[in-house]
Amino acid sequence: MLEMAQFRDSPAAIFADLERRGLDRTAAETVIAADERWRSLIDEGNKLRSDRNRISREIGGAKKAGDDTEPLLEQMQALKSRLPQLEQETAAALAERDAARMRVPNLLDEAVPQGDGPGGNVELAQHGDRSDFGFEPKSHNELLETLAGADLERAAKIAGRRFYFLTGGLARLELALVNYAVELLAERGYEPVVPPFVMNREAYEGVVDLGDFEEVMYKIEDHDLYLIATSEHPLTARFRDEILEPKSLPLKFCGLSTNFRREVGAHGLSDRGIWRVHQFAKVEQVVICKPEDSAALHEELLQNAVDLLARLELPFRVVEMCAGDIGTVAARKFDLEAWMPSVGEWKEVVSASNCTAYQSVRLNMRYRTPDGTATPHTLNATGIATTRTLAAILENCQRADGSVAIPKPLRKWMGDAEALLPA
RNA sequence: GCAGAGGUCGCCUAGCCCGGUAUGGCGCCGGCCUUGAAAGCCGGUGAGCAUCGCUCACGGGGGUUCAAAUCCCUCCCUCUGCGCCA
Repeated sequence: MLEMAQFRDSPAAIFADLERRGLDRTAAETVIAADERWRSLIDEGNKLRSDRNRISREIGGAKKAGDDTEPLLEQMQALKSRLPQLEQETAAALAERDAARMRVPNLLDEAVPQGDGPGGNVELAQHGDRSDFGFEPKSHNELLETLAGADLERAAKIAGRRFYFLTGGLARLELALVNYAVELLAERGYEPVVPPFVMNREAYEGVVDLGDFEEVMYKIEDHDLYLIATSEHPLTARFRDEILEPKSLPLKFCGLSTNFRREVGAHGLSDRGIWRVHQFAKVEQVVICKPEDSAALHEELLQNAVDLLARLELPFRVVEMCAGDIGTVAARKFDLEAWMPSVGEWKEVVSASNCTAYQSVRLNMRYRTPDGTATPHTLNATGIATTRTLAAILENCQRADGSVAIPKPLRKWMGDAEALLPA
């Protein structure tokens, strides 16, 4: 959510940004109109309440002095008949303003490339080597079967499609990936945190696009609770309504959770296996910092993610999201896309976002400055998302005999095994 | 889950019984003093609208009242004890 000062002082910048995104400006216009209405109503209400308080004090004084209070009580009646109506209108104007404000996206960083969809994204770098297998590479889904690494049918029987049992070596490999990511990030100063896996609606509205409630999050029946879609959400919302001490910044966390996603409307051949699932473990990087530090820390988050994939020797590329594909919350976003040989495509495994003040404003999170308070920036990036990284390992590390080489940094958590063997 | 006690400004705290301008301390910021610092003294230190100033804010919501931190109802959270439990 943008600051009201931005709507009041520089609406042109907001309109220009919406233009870049190819979005219409009605929500922003509603914010500005409702805000003006709210301000004049609040002013009127304040004057009315001021009179009320004054007369109330006079009544107190008159009673003490033993004077007649009847004329004052009559004045009060006249005043009070107008207040409820006015207060209702004021609340309605504020509600309209802020509902519209929630729908206005973050302002884009100047560096964000133009573009109206995924085609406009810009490749910045490639890492690793795409193997020349010398045989027809299997899909990760086929490999899960030959390695007996997952049981999708029975998972569907008890929970539904897009759920899975990870079994044997794959289960251990998931834990290895989690340990590997936590170890690297902890060494680099990111405090590991296991958050609540559910959040209430009010807290959740601070960190996501409102459409996500219908498209992404599972709601717990009969409770005001939603399963988290990523640990970014509780980690960022954690300091909601708080004033942070500047010397504690930047806060650097490494979130550790299972994530739950409804994936409404998702479909497609390439989504088979464990690529797109309702539940997966993820080690997430989260940073809360001063605005002047966020660009550099965004680079740091990206570098951490690059190192994590590079040390696994996976082939991947770095892509910058364009204006038409970046989404509501981020001001700038990079994705890492792993090469998937079975389909011959780059596919998203990591996303690193600088959300600038957008989440902090919604969360009412500030930090202390010499003059008062200021709004911090929030950033997040994947460390390792287990299922997609597992899929990328399976496909890229497969060998002619059907075995899959275990990336060296993971072996110490796999009993020093060198490969996963066919069942 | 049951019972009791609590929730007041960044932190701590008075006020609540008995309704009438939110008390004091700590921390922080500024000033005075000082070679510099500490101590001491003075002032500032929640939010909104507004070019004096006004309004709102005592966990959230509602009610009673001319007037609510204070009285009533309700919900949330914390602590203590009991119960249940990996």
